[in-house]
Amino acid sequence: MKVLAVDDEPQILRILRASLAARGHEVSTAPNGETALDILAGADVDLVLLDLGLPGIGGVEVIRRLRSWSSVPVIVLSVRDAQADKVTALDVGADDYVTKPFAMDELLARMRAVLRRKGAPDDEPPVVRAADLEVDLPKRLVTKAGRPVHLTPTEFALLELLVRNPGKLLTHRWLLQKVWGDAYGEESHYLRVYVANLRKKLEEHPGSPSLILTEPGVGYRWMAAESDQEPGRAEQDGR
Amino acid sequence: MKVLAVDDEPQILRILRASLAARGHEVSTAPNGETALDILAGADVDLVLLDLGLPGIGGVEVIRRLRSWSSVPVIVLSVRDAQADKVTALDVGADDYVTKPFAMDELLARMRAVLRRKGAPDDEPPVVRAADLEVDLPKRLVTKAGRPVHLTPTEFALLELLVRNPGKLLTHRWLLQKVWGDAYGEESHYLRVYVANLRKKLEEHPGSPSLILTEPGVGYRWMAAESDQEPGRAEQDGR
DNA sequence: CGTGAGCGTCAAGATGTCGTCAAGCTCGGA
DNA sequence: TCCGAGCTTGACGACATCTTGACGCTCACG
Repeated sequence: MKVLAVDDEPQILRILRASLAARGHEVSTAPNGETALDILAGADVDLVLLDLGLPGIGGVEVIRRLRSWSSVPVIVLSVRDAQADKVTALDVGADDYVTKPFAMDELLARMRAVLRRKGAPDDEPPVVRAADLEVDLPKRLVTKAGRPVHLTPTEFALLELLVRNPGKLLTHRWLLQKVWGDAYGEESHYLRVYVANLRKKLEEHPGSPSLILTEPGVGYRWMAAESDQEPGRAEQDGR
Repeated sequence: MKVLAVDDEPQILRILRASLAARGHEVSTAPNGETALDILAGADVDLVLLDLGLPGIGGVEVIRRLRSWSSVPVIVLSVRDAQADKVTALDVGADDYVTKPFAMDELLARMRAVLRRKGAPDDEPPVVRAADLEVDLPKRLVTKAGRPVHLTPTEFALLELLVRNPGKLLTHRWLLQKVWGDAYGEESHYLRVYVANLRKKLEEHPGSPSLILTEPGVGYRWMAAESDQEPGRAEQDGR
């Protein structure tokens, strides 16, 4: 397990290096964002521990650039965890966060959790069904009650993100950056228009949506509400 | 079960040692903060009982330093009218408190409650279950009896803090600062409103809550009420 | 027995966000 | 050049959430 620890405080790096090496991990360190990105570009790294308050390019920017070519797990180490900081880091692609000062065993638990999540390759079914709707991702084909529904490229991109993350709350920023690009994190007006388009084409009653739910102030959520005719499935009871 | 008891009164230590050893615990003791930290750095300890009125570095400082590298449960022993110290200790990371003089079985009950969360240790389960309730942190999805429950952003932030710290007594100030930001440490009125909202949406009987417990004058506590198969336990009567 | 502090509850106003419609714009193909 | 599909942008009413205040209750204390 190769871990890259990024922090501008040498003491933190020392502690991390010692604790992780004692558990058999191979640890490399970087004192700032530039060095971190260099290392990530060159060497294999299985997990990144990243301080947010870095000199030079900040931790958020590091994640943003890193995510353009790599999906290596990133755990953020932040001093404060007021809502805003936390959400920003997760928005740009961090996998989890730990507040400093942190307990070593908590960090280790988060590391295991993040790696497990990444490791499990979710076999996403290529075709998603909900009520009388059918979304065939590979064919880029959507049918409602057997009839094909025409979607524009942008509409389909947005729908694809939603159905690939059923039940999960997707933030405005995340959706915008995935569909329109990293520079469009703030244009939440686009979302409103395109969500409205999708609902008009897909929902039974666009006025009171049951597929694309809005979570005010945060984002949207795809609810595969197919539990009506299948009462036996008590979903993934991972016990 | 290895317990470290820290107190400057030898008599208290004697009583603790005797009572805990009789229950099969392995007890070590320390008369002051420095010794306590030395022991904690060297040996495995499963739980700490810590007096606040210590000579040298005080109990609060011990917790603060300890929390920078360990999350071992800490139960504070405080004298009756040291309300302020008690709250400060919880703010910096203590798990619970017992006021001196205390009944031994109350202390033991608190120990069990605090340890219950360590009982299923390691990876924090990304999805928390309690009775017919299910909280999926990554998805930001809460379901009760299979039905999704809608929470506002603030409600969810508060719930997340609670379920991530089961059994732990969380102070008003700590919760306020985490959810609303550092400047909101005093606005405990917000907490009352939002705790009421959560109880109304999640509790079976919002009038007599069993998930979110009130600790008058101090804070709130999430009871990991997974004791379904143990109906005999009616403890939380701490009056 | 009276009093006050802390808690739970309700409701109403303020604030910001969302849904909707429609018009202007861009760009590729006929 | 013209046309049309799709994308952007603006305006406005509707709505959800947050905030704030008032009130009744319980409990500890004098």
